[in-house]
Amino acid sequence: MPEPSAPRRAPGRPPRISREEVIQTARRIVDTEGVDRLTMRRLAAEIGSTAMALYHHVLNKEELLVLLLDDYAARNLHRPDLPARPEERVIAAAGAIHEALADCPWIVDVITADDLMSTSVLWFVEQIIEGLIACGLPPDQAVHGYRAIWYYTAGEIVVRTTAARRRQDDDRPAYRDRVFADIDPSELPHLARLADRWPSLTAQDTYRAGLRSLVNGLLADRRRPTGDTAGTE
Amino acid sequence: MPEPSAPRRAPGRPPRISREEVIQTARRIVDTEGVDRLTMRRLAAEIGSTAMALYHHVLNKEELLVLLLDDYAARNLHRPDLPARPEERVIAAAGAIHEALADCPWIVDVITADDLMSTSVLWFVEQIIEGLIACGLPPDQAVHGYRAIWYYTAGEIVVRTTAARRRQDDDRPAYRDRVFADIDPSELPHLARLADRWPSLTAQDTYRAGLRSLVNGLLADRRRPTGDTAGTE
DNA sequence: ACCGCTTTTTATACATGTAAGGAAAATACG
DNA sequence: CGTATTTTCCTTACATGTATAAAAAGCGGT
Repeated sequence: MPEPSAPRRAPGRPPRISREEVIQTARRIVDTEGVDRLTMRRLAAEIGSTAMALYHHVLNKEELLVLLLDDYAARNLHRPDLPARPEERVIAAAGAIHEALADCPWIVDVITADDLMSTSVLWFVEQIIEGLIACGLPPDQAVHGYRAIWYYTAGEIVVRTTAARRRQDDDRPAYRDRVFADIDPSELPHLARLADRWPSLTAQDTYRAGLRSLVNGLLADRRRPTGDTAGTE
Repeated sequence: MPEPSAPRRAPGRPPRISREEVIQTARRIVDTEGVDRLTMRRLAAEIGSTAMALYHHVLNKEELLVLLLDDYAARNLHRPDLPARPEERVIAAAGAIHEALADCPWIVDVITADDLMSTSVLWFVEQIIEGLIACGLPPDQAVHGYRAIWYYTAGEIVVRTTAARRRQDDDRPAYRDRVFADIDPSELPHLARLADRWPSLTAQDTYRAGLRSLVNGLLADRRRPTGDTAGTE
């Protein structure tokens, strides 16, 4: 982390590879061959170094993936035109995040990581919170609302893409089907009745609709105080 | 189909270990030493076998974890008394699932797996869908509503527990803090204003409140038809 | 008893992330 | 110049999940 602005060079052996080179090479591998092919040794070979040398530029593979996601977000997360109505701004911002991330299934391992607080996402978070406040939520509730939206969004992506991945490299019938076959209609009547339509129903993309419902529900709390945790902390 | 009356032994070498033994031994290891200590070799040693022998009783480690979760759910997921009001039944059922799973942080890797359609959870799914239908949602929307609830629930658990795990074995300051430090108040005014309260706000447990909002929002769609959302397509 | 057939168990091997320790290449100071 | 210091890089080693193939243990039929 030495300042490049400083005229005097840093002590120590000069680096042959840079963090940026690591990230960009990793990006190329992921883009062209998929995230499965991204191994530390492979990446090092591509750069012309060794696996362990990478660890002086990224903390570990997980951080590398986070950095890749940051990079991806910075390039692919375009700010949408913001609608006039504040609740629509919330929908637009959250929808934009979801859209960008859903196109990028390999991030699932990363998404669970932190709050996904990369710099490029912050603008969207700001818009969501701004919209909720503009709708009349107090700032605290707006933050909680943002988190609810994020839980919903991350959950949708994680569940959907891991289910898809599972379906892909697992040829035997889905766990679900085995379970559904054994349903006792007298105990679980609705599930029994819906069983055959379940695959097609759950295959539909209902993210937007659910998001709208969630935002509506969050805004309905406008008048009521927070309830249990209204206190000071 | 061979005659069910004759308990004729199956052909082939008789098994020395059973799937049930594998699961129960794995459970003991997880309970006493944590999920990190659960390795295939360790498990095999505990049983008095070899790692590869386990693979004739479970498909792989991931399936073993799913089975463990099933087992856990079957023992710890107690059916709550159902309130009279249908929307409260939805809350109660979803809340019960969340409560059981949140107490069991190691499932995070599993939760992303399938739809979490183990037999013992089905009753709760039934109650959620029943409640939504009783509130006036058509069955299709009830299923979509259930899925939204599940996304929200799974997302909450995944995000929260991985963040916690991260904080635990990573001593350096959270990613979040570094990012928040660089916020430009003129660009992201709300975030800048909320920055110092962010940790305490996001540390609060708002699952129930968010769940209520989500359910309210889902029910608000009662009147509207399935809803091609305006202008999306 | 021997032979195929089936299923379970074992032995061996490999890819992967990464810990540990030492070698290399630069500067700083004498 | 030489020595210490600092940073980067390389070699080696280990734990883990699991692929592969061989061995073992039971069966019925001959």
